[in-house]
Amino acid sequence: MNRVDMSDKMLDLVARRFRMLGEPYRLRLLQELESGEKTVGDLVAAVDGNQPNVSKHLQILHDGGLVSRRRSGTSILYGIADPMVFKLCDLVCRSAAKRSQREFEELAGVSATKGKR
Amino acid sequence: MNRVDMSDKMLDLVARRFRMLGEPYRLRLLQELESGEKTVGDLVAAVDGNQPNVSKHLQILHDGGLVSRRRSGTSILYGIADPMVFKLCDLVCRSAAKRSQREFEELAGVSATKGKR
DNA sequence: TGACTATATACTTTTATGGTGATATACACA
DNA sequence: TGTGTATATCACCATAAAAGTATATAGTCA
Repeated sequence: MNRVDMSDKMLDLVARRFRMLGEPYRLRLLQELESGEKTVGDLVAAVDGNQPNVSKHLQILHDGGLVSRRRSGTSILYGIADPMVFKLCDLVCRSAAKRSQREFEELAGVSATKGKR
Repeated sequence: MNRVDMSDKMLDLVARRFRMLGEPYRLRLLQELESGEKTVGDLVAAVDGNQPNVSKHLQILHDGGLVSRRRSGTSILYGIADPMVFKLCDLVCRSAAKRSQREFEELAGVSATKGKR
């Protein structure tokens, strides 16, 4: 199967998943969950947000299959359902760091190509 | 350095990069570039879009450091600057596929838990 | 230098997304 | 069954992002 033939539907799906991660608030929630399951209340306190907003973002993450949800007593525990997200973040972080370094070196003026622009 | 301490600025940066990939049109362009450098015109033809829109998306990808740009004769050649994107896409595709399978199995009714909901 | 071609930008309209306050639901427990 | 608490949803507004049209720029080549 050729990647060029990846259907529009598939592209949409992949794009949707990326967009799910393209929101600092949601990354923050995932980060909080990395250390273990937490209730909505815990998360509201941790990220200093309001409850409806946290619930909404959790809902989005849950729809996307990134977090799990289960009841425990009177509250709901959310957890990481797909640890892949952290691998993704690591990749992105590394690549971003590499890029920053490259830019820095250019600014600092690698002697041989100084003034090339 | 603890990941929980990842600064808001860093989260923003990472989120921005994910958002950059959260657009089917841009994924499509990257896909086209995977097989080698292409001019804007080539890409316009390939994705059946209009030129300003393609240029705009290429600009975004270039700003984000995902594609390279160089002049060749009268046109501009774009290429993949950071092959990491394909690794990311593969990860996402795999995870999405895994999830679909899980959902399918649930629908098909794993006998032991049939009718649990 | 002047005309032509390829690409970029500006501007406008439309659509998607996020935040917030009010309210509904769902469950535990008396 | 009634009450209280935790979470989800609704409805609205504000903002951001994408598409599309018209126009500008920049570079090539005669």
